[in-house]
Amino acid sequence: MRQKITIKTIAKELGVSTSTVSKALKDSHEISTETKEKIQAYANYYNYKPNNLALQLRNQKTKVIGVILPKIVHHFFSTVIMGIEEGANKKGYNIMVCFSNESYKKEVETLKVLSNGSVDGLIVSIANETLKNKDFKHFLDLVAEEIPLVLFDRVVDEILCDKVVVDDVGAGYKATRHLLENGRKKIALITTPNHVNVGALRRQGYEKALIESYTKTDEKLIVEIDENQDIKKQIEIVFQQDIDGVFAVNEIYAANAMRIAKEKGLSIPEEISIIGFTDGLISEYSSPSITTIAQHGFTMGQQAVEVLIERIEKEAEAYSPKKIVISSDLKIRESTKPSS
Amino acid sequence: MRQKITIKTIAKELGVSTSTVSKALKDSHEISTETKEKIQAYANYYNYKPNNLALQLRNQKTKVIGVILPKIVHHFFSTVIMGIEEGANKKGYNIMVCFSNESYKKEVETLKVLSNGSVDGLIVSIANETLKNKDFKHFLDLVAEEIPLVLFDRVVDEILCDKVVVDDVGAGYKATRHLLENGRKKIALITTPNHVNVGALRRQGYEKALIESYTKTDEKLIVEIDENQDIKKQIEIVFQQDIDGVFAVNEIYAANAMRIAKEKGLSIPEEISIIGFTDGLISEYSSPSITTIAQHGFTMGQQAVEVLIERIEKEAEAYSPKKIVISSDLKIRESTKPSS
DNA sequence: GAAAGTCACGAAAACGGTTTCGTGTTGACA
DNA sequence: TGTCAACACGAAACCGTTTTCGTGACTTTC
Repeated sequence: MRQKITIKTIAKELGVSTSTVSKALKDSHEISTETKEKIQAYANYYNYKPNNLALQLRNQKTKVIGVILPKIVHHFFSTVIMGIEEGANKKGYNIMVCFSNESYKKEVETLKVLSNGSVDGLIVSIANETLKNKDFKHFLDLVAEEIPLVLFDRVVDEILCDKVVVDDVGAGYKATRHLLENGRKKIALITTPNHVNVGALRRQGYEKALIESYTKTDEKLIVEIDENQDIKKQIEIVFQQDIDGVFAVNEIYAANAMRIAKEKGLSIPEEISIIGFTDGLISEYSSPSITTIAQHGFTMGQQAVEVLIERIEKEAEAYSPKKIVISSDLKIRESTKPSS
Repeated sequence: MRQKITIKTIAKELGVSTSTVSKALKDSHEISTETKEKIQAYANYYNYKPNNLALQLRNQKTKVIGVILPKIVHHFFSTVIMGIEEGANKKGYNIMVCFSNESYKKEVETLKVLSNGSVDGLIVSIANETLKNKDFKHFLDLVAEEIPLVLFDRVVDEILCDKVVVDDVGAGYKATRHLLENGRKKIALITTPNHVNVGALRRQGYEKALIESYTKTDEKLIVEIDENQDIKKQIEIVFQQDIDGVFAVNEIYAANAMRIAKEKGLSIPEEISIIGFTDGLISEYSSPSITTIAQHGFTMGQQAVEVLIERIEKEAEAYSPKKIVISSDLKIRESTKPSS
């Protein structure tokens, strides 16, 4: 990079002190109009830009928000990022995005790097592996250091900080109710292993809806997907049962279920209804299009960044972590409809 | 944030100088074992972490790479980010991601903010609006300041810097050839307005393939999508022609075309073949699944970050911008097959 | 026993800004 | 003519770290 122009060089070149230059560039009344004009003209001509690092060091704040996501090639997380970015930008912040790739180790490392003063606060969705390990020391350390932290979607109670989540139980309930109301009797649940708490919560909603309708929950109708294995093969197993409804906790699972149903010659939604989660492009463009629970990722991102910045800017004060619950919506499309 | 522990506080507390502390923490031979142990124990106990900002200021480098994308809820850009992040991480860099949202104004602003010393270099894909305006001053300024810059996918010749692109002409050619070889005669092209150069290039490939097969290109078979209007409606127009093949320059257009074809009762791929671009989830999960040109976004991201870091780390030297062309692959799925 | 060499540490500058607190020169006023 | 305020600017500290260059005390060497 070429020799950058600094306040010092301007000062030397114009035979004034750095304080004068600094003040002149801020249009301070302390400096005579004449001097100000001279300095400003010079700075302008040479395209002077104040060095951000110096300012950050002096002000002890970076105006940067760190974001750590488990993955990104996923409609939900993409939209959350958009929401975070928009909200941050509006308040003059930038975002620094990192990925844990669902790995505990990478999460720990990334957290360490970012908490060295590079960011004013963090927004995180916890990695799968971490949820499985139940090892949250790195987060607890962060909280102890009083670095502003907001968790979203994948959160745990052990960590005392602000949280933004969807009403997963309610959403699971809503989805299952919808299928029941369409007259479905044998509804399969395609979910994550139980340590992924969003999966567990949606399952609770599913079970609640079934119990309410006096239907027994049947373990044989539930598949917990191991993402390291072939997803489709795992789902195929549940299709050996005589099911007429599928509730999948994300759109990939839903799309796979739909493909299997088609291969089996089941007509959708006449013989089998399918409902997914995450209102992404797959659900929208598949045929038939898939009914889903819209998670409103954009809103989640906005909310998360809003509470984070609030925490950053009016620190101190009595701290009582907030939990914001975003309501989810049922978006009815072609893959479900009354069977009667 | 709580009072952070610094080298200064350690020095004061232990009655030594800051230089001693700094050296002790780096295990310098200049410091006696006794003192080192004392200092290290103290630092460890209080969980001392060096302040990144101070280091960045001192070293005049941030180990951060700025990334500006037009949008993110798009499979291709998501995968590029992944590639960039992975490559950056491997070399000890972090990435700071921003979005222009296809807006010229936001692109200019973001570029300004990031070039104030917050990043060591930039990876950018140009916003639509900028391409339309043909106003690249903000990029030229960057180049003049000798801030390392790599453009990818949406690039322009005017800006002298490293570039990473797919062989768009070749890809368009490949896609069209594939349709022709399947015996298709009237192939529609669904593309972007011509100022989006990737669209224009893919069109060239399309035209080249047609000419080679002695087929006249017919303007009536080409639709340039205005993304501010209803996409599906615009595509429907071309279906008034008696087409038997569709080449769409991205997967959204392809998915829309497929939906229209189905609505018209055309069987795919028997009566009409469809081929898309970007090997995303839509193409994979739609039914029939869509044949596409895989752009290898991950590889593009990796390559981009690799040349950028090279540029950053061995600066000076004679500078001759590179252009890296990533070859694209045809991924044949259910939406195309021989019609004969 | 003086010169030279280690050892263990500190002072100070540097990175690029901002900001507080002088301070020398005016001019006005009593 | 002495006092004081206003004006226009500079010196220096500060943010947190690294690094060069001393330097005093002690040991070794001839």
